[in-house]
Amino acid sequence: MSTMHEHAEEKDLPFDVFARACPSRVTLEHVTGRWGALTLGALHEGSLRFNELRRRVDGVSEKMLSQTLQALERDGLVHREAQPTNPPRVDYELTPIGREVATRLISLIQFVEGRMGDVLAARERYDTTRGAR
Amino acid sequence: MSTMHEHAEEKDLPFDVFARACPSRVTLEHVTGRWGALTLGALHEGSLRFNELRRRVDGVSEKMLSQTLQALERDGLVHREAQPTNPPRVDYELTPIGREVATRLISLIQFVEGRMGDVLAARERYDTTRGAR
DNA sequence: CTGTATCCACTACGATACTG
DNA sequence: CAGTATCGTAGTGGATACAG
Repeated sequence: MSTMHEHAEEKDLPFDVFARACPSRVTLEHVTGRWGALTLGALHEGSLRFNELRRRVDGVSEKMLSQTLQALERDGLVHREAQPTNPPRVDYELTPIGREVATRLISLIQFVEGRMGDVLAARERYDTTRGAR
Repeated sequence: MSTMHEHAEEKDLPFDVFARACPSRVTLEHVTGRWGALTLGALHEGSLRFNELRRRVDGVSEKMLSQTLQALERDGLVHREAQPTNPPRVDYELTPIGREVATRLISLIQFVEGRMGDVLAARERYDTTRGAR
């Protein structure tokens, strides 16, 4: 192994999210961010228009959805298809890379959803045993 | 299929992150949050002490690491083992559920790291074609 | 319909100092 | 070492109005 760090099975990739200045950390934040994760998750089911997304991602504001989509498009994870019609129609869909990211995200999301019973139980235990804190 | 929504392969789970008020969304945010994801990722390599984590998760402040760990412990994803010695020694490690979450997170992180070349290229293209914007 | 622009509240976060 | 407490700031994010 030609690596100089002490962490076990680590590839010698040029990008490391654990490093403060690594650009991959920024992209990871776009992907896992509050609205990024839900947006990618929604688009995993298929192409959607702006307001369809807005309804699907319950609670997102126009501004944040717009910002989120721009960041994801810039990172090459989402493709924006604008039709020059009137009224305008814009469809968003995942790129091939975006689809792979979304697949992994969905796996995480569904696992968390499936274990919420345990999580809620753990919280009760925590709050009870530690009382007021 | 006994489902009444229009989304394809969806299980009839009681929890749905896409719903604004669902507690699973809060947990997902703990997990995918800026420091939550990196903390779980670091712990996936093995048990770590507070300051070891602090060094591994480059850039995290004491305060944020402390908050992050408390949230993850409360959700039952991280176990905190405090030794009543002097000086104190506290080890953090993943719970079984935490380990499964971290595995999925790692898969996402490594994929993103591996595709940063494409991401960076996509950004260049975006910034060039849209010029100043 | 698909956004952008503006304003404002809140809170997440970092720096620092301090405690057990 | 392992945190907690306090404070100040910068940015997140919502509401609203408006533009193409």
